[in-house]
Amino acid sequence: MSLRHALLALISAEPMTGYTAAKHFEASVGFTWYAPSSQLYPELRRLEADGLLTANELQRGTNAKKREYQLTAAGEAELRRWISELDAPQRERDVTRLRAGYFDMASASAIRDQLRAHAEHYRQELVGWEAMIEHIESRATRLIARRLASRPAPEHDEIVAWKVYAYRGLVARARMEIEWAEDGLELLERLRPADRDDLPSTGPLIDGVATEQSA
Amino acid sequence: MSLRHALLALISAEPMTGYTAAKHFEASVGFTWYAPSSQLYPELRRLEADGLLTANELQRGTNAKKREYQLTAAGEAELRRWISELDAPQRERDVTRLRAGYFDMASASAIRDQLRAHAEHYRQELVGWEAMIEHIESRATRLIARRLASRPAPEHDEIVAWKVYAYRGLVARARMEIEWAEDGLELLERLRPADRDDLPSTGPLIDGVATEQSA
DNA sequence: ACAGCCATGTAAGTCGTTACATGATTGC
DNA sequence: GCAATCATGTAACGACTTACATGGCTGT
Repeated sequence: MSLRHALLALISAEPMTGYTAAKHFEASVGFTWYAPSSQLYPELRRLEADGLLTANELQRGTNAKKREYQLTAAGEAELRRWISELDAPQRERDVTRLRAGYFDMASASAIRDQLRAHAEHYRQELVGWEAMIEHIESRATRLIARRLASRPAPEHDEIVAWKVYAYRGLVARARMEIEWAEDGLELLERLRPADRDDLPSTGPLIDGVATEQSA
Repeated sequence: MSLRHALLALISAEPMTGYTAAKHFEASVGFTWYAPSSQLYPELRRLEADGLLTANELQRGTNAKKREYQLTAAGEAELRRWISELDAPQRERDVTRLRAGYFDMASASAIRDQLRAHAEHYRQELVGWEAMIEHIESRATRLIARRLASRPAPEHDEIVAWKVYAYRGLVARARMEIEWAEDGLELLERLRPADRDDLPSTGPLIDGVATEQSA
């Protein structure tokens, strides 16, 4: 049940429509809690029905409307309650490590592809997360600015500090995953020294057929 | 859809009943993919219906039966296919970090409780995971022994190596989480130096009422 | 005889995924 | 006029959670 709290947290910065919430979601809470926009709209309705948000119907052009949501007092209370809540640790659900435990049944190239993709994925994420840290520290994004504006100045440093702390956690995880994948690639070299199907990446090559015929 | 593959992987070591599968699940694949036994029984039936497992009805005492499942050829093929499969990276779903981004709205004690519980949880897991590594390396557990027995000797080192590698990944994650939580506790000290509600743990104390009345 | 283990589930509900569906508005 | 973006969803399905339900077997 964290989706609703992610939304409450997001909207606590400023009122939003479902559409803008979806945009901002991707670029903030979405880093720690993924959700597609198709999940957001119904959840916003539910939050409204539960009295945690109120909606403001705004005219848009001549024939269209949009609903702008904002936190109610109950919504803010629920958000604060949830933030302070101590809940059960997350369940382990780690496909990559589950699979890695059985890599003896895979070809060297399949293992290599997976570990490289794993490392590459986290390298990308790392870039994004590190960029986020800088944006937050410089208080440059509109949303952070809006959030800070709604809170007394002495709190600003702390608000920023906790957000940076959360992102540093993601960065730490990314680095760990990259290292782990690289260790795996090394292990692969050690276990299957003969099986080097690496290709020098110097232009397009036709391959995959030759091996079957040369054997 | 990893539950079925976790089960196939588990049962590839030796034939099992639902009950023994559940026991072994907790102590092996369950470390990377949690599932309660109530989820296992129906899934085993489905795997059987899909031809990936076959069941053997065995007599048990005089009035009871049990079903022992084992991999079919199709089951082994599916397991191998899945192990080699490259799939989309996992979705981020990290409640702790989501919450941490909003710790400015929580009391020092709530933050402290959460970070301590987080560190403590991973300290416990760490112990279990490190113990698993030793058990696997010494090839002491019955299940590992059985698995190795069914495979040619030259493969044994590699089978062990990948399992150890998978668990090392868990260990790395645990260490990272512990460090992150400890960094958070330090940050808390820095941000709220006045707010030390730490209590010397020398017996039960009545508290929590005074604050409301003294205010 | 009784406890603790072995053994197998069901049922109801929530949460999340994927794909699809629709239409207005704004800026060029 | 057209494309990109703004805006709001539905529908069907599959995965996971939590609690409950039942009964035989084995060793003391």
